Amino acid sequence: MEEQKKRILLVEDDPNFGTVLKDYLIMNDYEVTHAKNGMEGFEKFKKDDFDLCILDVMMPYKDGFTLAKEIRDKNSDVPIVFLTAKTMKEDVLKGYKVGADDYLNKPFDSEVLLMKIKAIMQRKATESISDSKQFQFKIGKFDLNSKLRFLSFDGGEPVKLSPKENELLRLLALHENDLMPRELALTKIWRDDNYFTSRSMDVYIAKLRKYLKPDDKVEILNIHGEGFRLVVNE
Amino acid sequence: MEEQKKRILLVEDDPNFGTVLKDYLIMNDYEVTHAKNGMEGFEKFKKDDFDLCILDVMMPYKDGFTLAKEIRDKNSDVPIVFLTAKTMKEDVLKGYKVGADDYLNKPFDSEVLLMKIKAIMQRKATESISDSKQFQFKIGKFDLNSKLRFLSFDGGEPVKLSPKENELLRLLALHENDLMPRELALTKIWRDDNYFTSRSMDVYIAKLRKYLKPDDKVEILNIHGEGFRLVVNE
DNA sequence: GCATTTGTTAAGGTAAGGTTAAAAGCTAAA
DNA sequence: TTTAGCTTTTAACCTTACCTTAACAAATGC
Repeated sequence: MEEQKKRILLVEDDPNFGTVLKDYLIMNDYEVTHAKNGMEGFEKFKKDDFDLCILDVMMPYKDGFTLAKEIRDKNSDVPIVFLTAKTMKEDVLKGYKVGADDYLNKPFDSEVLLMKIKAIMQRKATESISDSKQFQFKIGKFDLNSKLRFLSFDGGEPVKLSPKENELLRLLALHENDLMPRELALTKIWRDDNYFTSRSMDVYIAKLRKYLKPDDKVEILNIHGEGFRLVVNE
Repeated sequence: MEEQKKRILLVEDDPNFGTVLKDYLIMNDYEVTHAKNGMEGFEKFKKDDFDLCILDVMMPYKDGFTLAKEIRDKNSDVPIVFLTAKTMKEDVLKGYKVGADDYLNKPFDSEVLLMKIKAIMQRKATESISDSKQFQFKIGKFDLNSKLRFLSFDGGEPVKLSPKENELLRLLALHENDLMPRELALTKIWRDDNYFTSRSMDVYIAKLRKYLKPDDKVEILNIHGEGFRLVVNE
């Protein structure tokens, strides 16, 4: 069952330990981004969405706590796990104050780390149900419910959308009347940008056009070499 | 505004340590019930509502894990923290499997325990408002009493549901007409998310569909790759 | 005009879900 | 300890949903 892999941001300055840990996590089916210091960690955090952050406390320039605070500032939800030196009780307390979800004393057992990660992810899965993201769109006479993945015309029977159809239409709707760059959809939805994914996307555009046919005021226009534009006339 | 004190169930067989810990927690404004063994722990658990359970793993008659399982059986929500002997990695892993929220290696620092308790309470505070303590549901012409695990149609003879059937239907009912994510059911009910538990869940969906057949306005729809939706038409 | 990008349809492969039945686990009573 | 009666998991087989790829036509831009 191909579920979306969970993404972990690992910030650890020790290159040996960091690499090993990264590989271990990858082996266990996580998608890992490894930053070598606090600065880099924050940069990478801003660029992507992560399901979990693992931060080393002791790092040059910017320590784990400072980084954690910055992260909390941007996104108060993402779980944070600290790696602290053994016996540094102060670190543990400080960590919890910054809003850590858990911590691990170095050296730690890798299996225990895995279990913690799992437990934390499970917790978050529970909370984030009512995640009030944007999933309700009005597109001309259409209503898109991108959470339940259906599209209804003029209050009629809803049509079911596939995950890709849904995501793509949602992205277009978010940019209504504006350019939705090809690249954006490819990186956000397909998570890869090559000839084939690009063609695949074109196939989906064709499908969406078919769905949207009932309302002739709604159309998806192509901007050659740039992307697409969802237009609602009048 | 006088806030309600949080109630902790402490199950610890060592009388000295147990008493000291109890007093320490009371000093920090918790209401503590102290049980001296697993048996007594379960009895006290059944009698009261607790906000948190602290269980010693090593106990005569009934160890912490067994107790945890029984507790989970009755109430899948209450947070559980294990006290394990240092270096007993096996214990830690086992604990997480039973659905522990955290663990502490003995001897531990009392301040760290306090922080953990606080962190856990905070977490739970957010989620438990929504779904905890709801046991009575009307689903079309059906009545579900998830405390007694009864499902009755149109006021008729109730059918007895198994624990898993009951939990699953309850989760679906909590999200009536909305998406109930696969992941949610797997982590909340099965406490594990893998191919087999997922298939097991599908089997239960089939069972529930059979139970719900008498009312053709009630149905369980699948949202491919996301989860299920309990729909009540009209 | 020619290379490139896009439009569109259909085929094929893969994974998820529906369902039933058998196997494995449990628990409590004999 | 065995047995009976449940609950739960695993297995098997089949259907449906999804996504990619291929193929060819049409449009675009230099």
